Amino acid sequence: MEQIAAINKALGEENRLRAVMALQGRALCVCQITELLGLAPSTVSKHMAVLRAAGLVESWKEGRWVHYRLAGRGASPAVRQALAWAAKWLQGSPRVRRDAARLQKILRLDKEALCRQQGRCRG
Amino acid sequence: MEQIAAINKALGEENRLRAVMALQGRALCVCQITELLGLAPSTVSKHMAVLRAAGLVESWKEGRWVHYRLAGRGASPAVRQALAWAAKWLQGSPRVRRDAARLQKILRLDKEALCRQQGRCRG
DNA sequence: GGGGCAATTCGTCATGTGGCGAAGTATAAT
DNA sequence: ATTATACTTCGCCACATGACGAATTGCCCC
Repeated sequence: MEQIAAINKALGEENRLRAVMALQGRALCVCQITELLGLAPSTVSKHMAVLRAAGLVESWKEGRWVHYRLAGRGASPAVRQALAWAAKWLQGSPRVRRDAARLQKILRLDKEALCRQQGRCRG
Repeated sequence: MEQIAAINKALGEENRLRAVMALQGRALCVCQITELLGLAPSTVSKHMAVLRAAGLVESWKEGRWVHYRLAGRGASPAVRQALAWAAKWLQGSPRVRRDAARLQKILRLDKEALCRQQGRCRG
């Protein structure tokens, strides 16, 4: 029961829903999600931690970057079904479509450029 | 998107999940849900308002009592699927099973007796 | 119309949550 | 080793939320 509540709670916040939708079919690192959502990196980090605690995403480290992807084979059926439900009903949402378009542009940048663009680097 | 978030937010609280499970297959009035959850009537009222705002339940007045039931034919497919998902994965939960047993006893009482039992009436 | 009662709304409190920036951690590059 | 960088953790603030009791609303029954 707490697990079911946790899944719903995690999916009950718009920025987290946007992140989940951005992760459909690909993995992203935090800086890319940060750029997409337009939030501070620390905020995005917390959001991703909530999603991971609920079992909705998994993460792994690759050099300096942490990548996130939607939970896969290892995930509980409840989680997979919840993700499928969200994807199904958010597919057409204007916000999600705009995000998808913007994500395409973000994916074309390399990560160094992204960092600079975010104004978080001094040089 | 806000609607999807609202549905998840509404289902992201344990007492509301318990209420939703209690409404499987039957309608209940507020005093019955109050008795089941062991919360103050005002608290239950607010919870039910959240569920109704998300479109998960509907309510109607019958004399002095307000009855709630799960959203039916009129509800959006997203809502119906969310309810089905919750029911599916909460079915086996110990808490829900205990609630179901207690609900059987509550349903055997008439509403006047319920009220008295809640200690909210002076006699 | 007045009294009683179910439910809601209001007022209040404690706690939770989303947001940020600063400090900390871990890894790569020089 | 030192510096730079990608992310997380910490500390803080504003606001949302769950809980209660008191006051209010809407019905029913005298």
